[in-house]
Amino acid sequence: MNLRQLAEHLQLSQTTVSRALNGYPEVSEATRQRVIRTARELNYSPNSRAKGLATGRSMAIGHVIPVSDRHQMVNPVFGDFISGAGEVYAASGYDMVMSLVGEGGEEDLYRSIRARGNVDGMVVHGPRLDDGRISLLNSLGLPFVVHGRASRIEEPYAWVDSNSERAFERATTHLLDLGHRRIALINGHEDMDFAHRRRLGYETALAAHDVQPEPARMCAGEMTELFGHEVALDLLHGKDAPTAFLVSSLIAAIGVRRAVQELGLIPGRDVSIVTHDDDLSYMKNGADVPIFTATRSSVREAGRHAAQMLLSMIAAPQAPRPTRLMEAEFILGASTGPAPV
Amino acid sequence: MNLRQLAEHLQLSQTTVSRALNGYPEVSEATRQRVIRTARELNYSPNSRAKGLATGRSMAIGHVIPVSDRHQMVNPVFGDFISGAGEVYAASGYDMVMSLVGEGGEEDLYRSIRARGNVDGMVVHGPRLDDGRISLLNSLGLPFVVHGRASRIEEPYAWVDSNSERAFERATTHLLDLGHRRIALINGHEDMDFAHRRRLGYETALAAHDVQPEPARMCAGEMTELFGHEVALDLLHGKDAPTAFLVSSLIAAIGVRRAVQELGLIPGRDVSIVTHDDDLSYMKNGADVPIFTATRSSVREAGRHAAQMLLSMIAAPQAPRPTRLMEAEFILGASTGPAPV
DNA sequence: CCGACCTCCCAAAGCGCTTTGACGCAAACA
DNA sequence: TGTTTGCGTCAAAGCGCTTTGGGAGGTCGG
Repeated sequence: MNLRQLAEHLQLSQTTVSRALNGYPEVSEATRQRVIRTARELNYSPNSRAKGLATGRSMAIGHVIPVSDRHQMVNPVFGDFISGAGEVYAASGYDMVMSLVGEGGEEDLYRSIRARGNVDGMVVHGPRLDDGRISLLNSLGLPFVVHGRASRIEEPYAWVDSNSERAFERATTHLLDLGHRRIALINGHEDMDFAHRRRLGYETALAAHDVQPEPARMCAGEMTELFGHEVALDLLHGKDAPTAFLVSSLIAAIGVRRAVQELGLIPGRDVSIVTHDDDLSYMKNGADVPIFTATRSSVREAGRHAAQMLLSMIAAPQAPRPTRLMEAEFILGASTGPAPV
Repeated sequence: MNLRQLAEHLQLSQTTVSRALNGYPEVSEATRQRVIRTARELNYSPNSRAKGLATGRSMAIGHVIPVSDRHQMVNPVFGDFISGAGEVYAASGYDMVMSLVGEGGEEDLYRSIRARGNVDGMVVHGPRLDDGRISLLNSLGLPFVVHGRASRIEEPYAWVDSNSERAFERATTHLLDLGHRRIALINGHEDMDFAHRRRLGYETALAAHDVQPEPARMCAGEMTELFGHEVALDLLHGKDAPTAFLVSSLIAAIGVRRAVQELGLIPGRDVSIVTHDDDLSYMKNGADVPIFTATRSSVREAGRHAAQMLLSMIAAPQAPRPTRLMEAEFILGASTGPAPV
């Protein structure tokens, strides 16, 4: 069923049918109702390729997912982000198209997406400190929103981010206030901007309390349960073992807890753990009493914001690029307590 | 840069340029090379909408993600499945388009996707026992592959699934062989086909050892850490507490372990835990010695298979619908041991 | 040396939609 | 009665590509 057939069926021209369906005023209300009703009955939806070709818009948003070659790992945060964004797209009639790309292939992929013209805008995931994608996309002239920021990039771009620096500063301060001095940081790869900022927050808080940051107590890696476990075990076995851990993801924190428990220690009494919690739908940090003391920021909400910002940019291309900084909550849970004497 | 401009630039007709780029034999090798080189230099990629309109194919695969209204939960397995499938799509020049849908809206969404014609095939996620989507899609005549099966559906369809029944039968048998008799099952929602099959496997093994299944020891819910924890705590507090748990997901198993440890019990000694492990990239079940004894089946690999099957169906629509049953490995880890006396 | 046959290329139609410019017609005005 | 004004509708162009049906020009066999 295409427009021509529908028009024939209705004994109207294609123009009139098209205008009726798209809400143009030049068509009488009676005709419009008749057209809409018949379209529904015959289960007609305009072919999106043809429509896109005619209008020059594709009604789709692209997400490029970087897949690390090292560990073939997909960021676990991804599903929830997508789900928040997808909600918004669905409500506005946009599709979401996803491309995977290994390290290195990114630039070509962005160019090709732009040239093929199959999206009206893009969301950029996992920005690095001086991420080249931003100036590339700016030069391509395709609207985009970055989930996160790139500290070393000066040019303007739209982004939505949670305030990692502030969150980790607060978390560290909390531990310091509890008397902890040997606080380990288990961070994501620090070429990722968010990880960099978290470390900054951590160091700022230490400095404010005149505590020397100790490189041996700071490590960075892929945020898996195993990594958390391995690193925590190492640190706890070493001399001057930390009395507290600041961990960059709930999943890694679970690994840390496992290590702590394996050594017969009790989280929240012998060793304190604070984690960042992305508020993932399948990985909640406790019901009434949170398992972990945590800085919490919903990644699903970030997805919603990013999508909304992008759609508004597409609607008003000349407007200044929006940005949005989300503050994380600080949640007191069962995994922290005063430093042991 | 479009085809016409490129052709003008090359002093050739659009036809010739198109044929050169698409590998048709009617064009001399010299011309082809010249065209390809220039296209690359000028960063030309054909507009995918126009191409799709002309060819009638959209070079895209649709994934519909059901989002449960109850918990707004995205299946954590999703990211890895997508990543496996996306790999295959990328290699074949396909895009992946994703739509979210709440419960109820599914039928309309499938119809609309079909009518708008913006995908060449679909992957169906999370099939239920008698999932109506299958006959709907069959009637729509759009190639599709189901990730999982629908036990109560007789008509033919393509699927890829792991052998849940067999896996859980083996797991249960293993526990029985270790002397366990009170084995709890913590399952996913049992209107989901895979969960149904897992329970079947569990019951089969019990029956083979003349053990009465005890309804109070079987529960089903959303596979979160919290659910695992809550249910395990309940069961362990009750009378005739189970000596072993069979858990449907690693994340829930982590909750079970937390419950066990909170009670001062030791997993693998006082209480045994076997889990299903989807081999997620960010949630590995241990490095050398697995943390949990588990049935393991890679969901990323399932994604790869599904994508490959779908592409082959699109290439050869008349061929019989392929199916693929993946056997799960049984991994001995540190979380199981003989039943305490 | 001529017709047959490749080889290499081209003009134009068509995919299904939107949108421009125009036109018939009734009502309203002079 | 003749002219204007909207309203409702239409035919046709165009979006960027593929593909059909030729058609030059060179090569080859007879």
